Amino acid sequence: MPRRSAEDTTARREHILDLAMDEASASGLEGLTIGRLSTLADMSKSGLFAHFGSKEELQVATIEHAQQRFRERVWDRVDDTAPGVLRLRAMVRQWIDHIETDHLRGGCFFAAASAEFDGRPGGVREHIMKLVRSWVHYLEREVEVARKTGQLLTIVKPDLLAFDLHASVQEANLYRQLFEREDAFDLARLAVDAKLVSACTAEGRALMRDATTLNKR
Amino acid sequence: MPRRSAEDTTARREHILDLAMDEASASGLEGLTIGRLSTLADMSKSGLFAHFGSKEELQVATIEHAQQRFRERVWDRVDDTAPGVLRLRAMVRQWIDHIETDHLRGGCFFAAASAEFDGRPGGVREHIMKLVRSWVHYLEREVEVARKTGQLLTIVKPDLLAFDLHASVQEANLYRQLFEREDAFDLARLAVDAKLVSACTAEGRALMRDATTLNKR
DNA sequence: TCATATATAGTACGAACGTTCGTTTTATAT
DNA sequence: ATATAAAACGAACGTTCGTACTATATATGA
Repeated sequence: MPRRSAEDTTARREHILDLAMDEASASGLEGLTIGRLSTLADMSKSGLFAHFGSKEELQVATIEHAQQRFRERVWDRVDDTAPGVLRLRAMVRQWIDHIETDHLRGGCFFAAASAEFDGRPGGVREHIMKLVRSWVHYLEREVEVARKTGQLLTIVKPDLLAFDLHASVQEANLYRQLFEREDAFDLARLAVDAKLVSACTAEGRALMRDATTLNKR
Repeated sequence: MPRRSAEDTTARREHILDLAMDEASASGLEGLTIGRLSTLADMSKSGLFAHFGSKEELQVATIEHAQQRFRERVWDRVDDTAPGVLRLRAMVRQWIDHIETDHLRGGCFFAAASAEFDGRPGGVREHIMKLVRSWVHYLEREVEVARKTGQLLTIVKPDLLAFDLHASVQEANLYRQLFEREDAFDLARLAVDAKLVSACTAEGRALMRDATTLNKR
């Protein structure tokens, strides 16, 4: 019915994409339906459709919305943490906190999207792949930094540690979602800290200890 | 048109479920379609449909087929390995080998199914959850056995090590599928061995070393 | 050999899908 | 006050989905 001002319009779009993220995390980006989404947004199917032009563009917009959310809540919040093992731990902690407090019905959006599209060629898959890979690369680079500055043991392989850290968070999401384990993310925090500590030099360990006692009080 | 003998009928059903497993690993159990599956099986939609009676029963049958496959190729092959750390490693190795050689388009069937249904209540989800959880429990119990027989350090927490091992295999599947990393499973084997070795007592380490040199020649 | 059970095919149906179209409403600029 | 452009709507399109019926051919048991 009414036309909306520019602020209202983008707000509406954001609201739609919030709903789309939640819906897609639970039912998948393919299971996401324009009719259902329009019901949730309390508007007509055609009205919602006009915002995106096609289902694939809706999917891409949803992914980019999730990416922006991830950037704000994780990526941007570790910049002020000192590079090295402390930033590495901050990255994983922020990431876990983000998933835990986001309360999407399907858990981590990218975990769901990755698993859904990892066997389907196409633009959507490529989009997701690049996002997830860039995050893993960031983890690897930070491991390298920590190693070169003597915080991690030289025998530590950056790709292997990044693999382990990423795996821990993914697994926590599974434990939470599939097994309904309330302590899933606490388990992951334990697992991550154990991995970091056992990869640390004495210097790195001292850094982590100081940061922990500092945060505790 | 023609009716088939009892042997042919079950063979046909197996064939359908083979196709369904591959299809569902890539497109999901919900994305699995009776019409498409009937085309792949070279038969009519109604003919295939009659085998199962409903889509949900087709999904359950597909899951049970995958479970049986997993039992044959993984579960049943570790019985003759000595309980403890050796069996634990055999479990993970067989599991990795199974995924690697199964060549489903979507990779590990249960990884795909878990992620797909971990946010959707219902019978299918419950079915998958029980299967995956029983496998994780088996891993945990075997860690306990290894610990009680002095092969693993007493500080090792069974649920945490099982968490890590399961996570490694899931992550390898993601690396293979999403990143198309050919070395994904080699990476996982490295990660798993590192975890086991660092959890082992001297006795456990000796056992693993003997088993490895024995297998190498 | 005949009756029966069953595996398959054929056809049809209602619902939901993504998408298109023309129309109505309304905020903003002139 | 009026024209323009944007946003949303309702209705309909063709397609595909799962499912329900019916018919038919044949392997199997009596």
